Amino acid sequence: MELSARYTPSDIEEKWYSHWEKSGYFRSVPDEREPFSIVIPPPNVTGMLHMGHMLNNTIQDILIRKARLDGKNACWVPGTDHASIATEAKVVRWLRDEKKLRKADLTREQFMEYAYQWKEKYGGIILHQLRKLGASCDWERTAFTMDKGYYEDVIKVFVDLYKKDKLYRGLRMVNWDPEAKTVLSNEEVIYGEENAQLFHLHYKSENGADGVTIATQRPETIFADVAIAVNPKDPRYTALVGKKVLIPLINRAIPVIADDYVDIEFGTGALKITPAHDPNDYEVGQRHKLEVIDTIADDGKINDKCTFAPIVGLDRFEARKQMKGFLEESGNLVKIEDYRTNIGRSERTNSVVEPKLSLQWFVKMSDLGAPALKSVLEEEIKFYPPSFQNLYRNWMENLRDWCVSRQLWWGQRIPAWYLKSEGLSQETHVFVAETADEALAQARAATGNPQLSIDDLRQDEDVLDTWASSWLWPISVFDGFNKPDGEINYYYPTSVLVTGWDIIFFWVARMIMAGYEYRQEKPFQAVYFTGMVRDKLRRKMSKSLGNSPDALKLLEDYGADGVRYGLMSSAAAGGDILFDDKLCENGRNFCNKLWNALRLIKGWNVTETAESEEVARKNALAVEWLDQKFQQVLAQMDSDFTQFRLSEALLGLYTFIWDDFCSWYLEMIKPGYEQPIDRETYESTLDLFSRVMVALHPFMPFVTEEIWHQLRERKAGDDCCAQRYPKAGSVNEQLIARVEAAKNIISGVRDIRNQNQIKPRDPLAVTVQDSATAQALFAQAGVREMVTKMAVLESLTVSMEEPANAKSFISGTDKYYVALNQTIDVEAERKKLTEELTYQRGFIKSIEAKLSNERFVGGAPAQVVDNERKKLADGLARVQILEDSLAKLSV
RNA sequence: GGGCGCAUAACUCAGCUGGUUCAGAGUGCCUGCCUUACAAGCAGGGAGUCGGAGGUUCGAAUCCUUCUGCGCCCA
Repeated sequence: MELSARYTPSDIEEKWYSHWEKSGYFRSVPDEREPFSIVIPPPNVTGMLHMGHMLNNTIQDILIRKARLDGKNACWVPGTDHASIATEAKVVRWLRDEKKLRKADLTREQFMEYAYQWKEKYGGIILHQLRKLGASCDWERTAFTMDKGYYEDVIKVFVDLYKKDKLYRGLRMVNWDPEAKTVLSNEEVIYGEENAQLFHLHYKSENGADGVTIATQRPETIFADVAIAVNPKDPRYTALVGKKVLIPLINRAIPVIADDYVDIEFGTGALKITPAHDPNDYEVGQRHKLEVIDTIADDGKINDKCTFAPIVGLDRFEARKQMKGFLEESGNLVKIEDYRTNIGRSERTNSVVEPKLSLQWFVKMSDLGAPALKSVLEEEIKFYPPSFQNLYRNWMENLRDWCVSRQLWWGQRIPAWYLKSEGLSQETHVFVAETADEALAQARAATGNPQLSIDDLRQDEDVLDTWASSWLWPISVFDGFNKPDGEINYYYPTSVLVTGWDIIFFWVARMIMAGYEYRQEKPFQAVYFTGMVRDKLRRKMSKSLGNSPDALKLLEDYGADGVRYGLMSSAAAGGDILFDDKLCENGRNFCNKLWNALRLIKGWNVTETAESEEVARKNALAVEWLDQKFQQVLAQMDSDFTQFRLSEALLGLYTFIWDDFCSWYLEMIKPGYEQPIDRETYESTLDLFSRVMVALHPFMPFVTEEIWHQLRERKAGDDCCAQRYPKAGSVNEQLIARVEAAKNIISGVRDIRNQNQIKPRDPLAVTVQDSATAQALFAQAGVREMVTKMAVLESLTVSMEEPANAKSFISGTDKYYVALNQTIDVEAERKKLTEELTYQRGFIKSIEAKLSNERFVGGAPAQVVDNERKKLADGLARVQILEDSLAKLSV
């Protein structure tokens, strides 16, 4: 079959992926082999493949495929999370647009039914996209955080934590998203500098004296004020402390209190205290036992707790605008200044987050955090790169309780029931149980009323934070809660987690906590943190900027292997990638290079014996050399893989394939035009190429599989992805050095060709000055033939004679003459030699200085000193050659 | 305000336990080649006081101190 001149990934990727899948290579069930397991960081079920996913999943696939080739039982569990906020928003929109339904008109049960319908239809597209990337997940294990079993695990854990007093319901200041009407965790709030205005407002004194001027950014909240606070050390206000002032427009009297929290420098040094609408104020309020007046409703509008009627019912921003007029009119507005301040916005809806006092469920972090911190600091769990330990420690040492309730429907509904008789938010009895029946039993016991029915109970309306389900991922996907002695014992702890550092708190830390809480064991041996994929201008890739390339288009344009190469080639662990299509182009070119090496080899005719002894010697040397170089690369590969230095590993293979294999080896053994190659060399080459394909397979699975099959007829099941990874053997350094010396000579000749504009195919006569080292080198089988062929020589002579009209170069400590059919420019030659001599003398001088330093000779390791001595001897030999040459020129 | 990290060629970055196998890679640039596998290619080339200043050491891109400039996390 004729092979096309270019590698076309689209022809083969689909074919191989379905072949692998059909052959069951990705399937894992526990057996006697060593397990190697990875759980995918579950992408959002609404998600579409983007650059971050491709980077992250390429890394996981490399690790999994490598483990599989190493003979381990590799298990990569795929799945998605239900992403409550994002998905609920999508479902609501879908219902509105396609079903003409409003969420408000549906019951919770109806809504959930639609939501699951939506998920079945549109969710998890990303899992199909991952296949295009080559991801070798065990698809039969595909998990989802809202699957029945998973749902039950989450509920079970909630109840368990509650029983262990590690979870509680409390009134706390939370981040409220007035648009999504839900609470957000601290991590879901994005702070950024924005323009704002600082209103200086004057509060008159109750007794008609001077009063006080405060600065606030939120004049619409003054009706929720309960005090004015000043710093106790602030002399300006000492007289006022303990007195009362009047809130503008409504003239409600509030006390002036002293509290260290107040910054003397900021604004006027006096601060209005509004506990319902500011977390710091809330704490001040608590300290001073002040009441809480909440004047903002869940939707961000001013409610009727606000006693200033004109703004009731207005949105908080509209109210603020109008307050300016009211305050001006009343004469309380002293001035307005513009300033920059940090404003928190919802990650999901971008609306300004409202600090809000609210009854929510919290997980107590103190007990859970301790073992999780310890395991990382003691490297029980290893971080790559290790510097992320610091970030982790920083967060873990400042843990705050985790608010896990969300005011949504799409998610695990909180298994807490209240007595209807107690009214909303007035509950004194809370019954937490896995089922309504159990809750009822508890309620009957607690109230002493056996007549109580399920209708007397009301289940909490809220659902759990998505992270409160995904933190159980490494346990739940192996059914570790239901069957704690089942296959989870085989796969857990998983081998490595690959994730972006941006979710180290959201997810990584919490999985570690859950691991110790529920398995008394870490969830993974190691965490590999990927960097963020950014654009050329270093901006994070985002939909709103439109700077993110279309992932599927990239895969189409460059092939999965090309994209994988592009992403990996510049992705040191933890380091950001400045993405550029150019990177994928390199990958595509690399595939093409491999492809063409294949075409070259497949085009050869094979004879049983080499055309001559010389050719046989040359080829034997080449084969052995490449084999040795490959051993070196494999050894490096081992060490790179243990340290998760994946880009280095890939680069090592790339250089080996492109330079050693293609540029040197194939040229060395390439037969002349229409000449055949001997079978021995041919077979060795096919074997080597095949082994190299296996070595590269984890990084670039498609092209390697294709070439593997093009190289030889393979039996069914003899696939590249199912081989054993080549093992590094011992390395014959001498043989490598021998060929390196030959390559050096070849480069020297090529250099002279280039400088003198001699055509690459014009044969040249080369003479090497007779010496012990030259004799020794060319006495080695195949060296002479290799140099002759590669440098395109008509003759290679060892002699003391110096040819006329020759240019020279030094290789090692030997001098080579290249005969030219042109007159030598003596002056130019002299200049060149003199420059070289100056450099070599300087080189020698620096080494002599070292060696004459007793402290160096005495203090440095013997090996280092010996090396210096060797360098000195070589340098002296070179100086000798150069001096001789100069002397001869002068004649 | 508290903490962490980075600064190496024009660009993006490697450089592990200090020692010319340490000043490297890729891209870009320059020169010459459509050489019968590959122009998505081949053979070559130039390019960096390793952010500044001190120090430790026989020896520093590498360790320490400090300054400058960036970035990030937390408050």
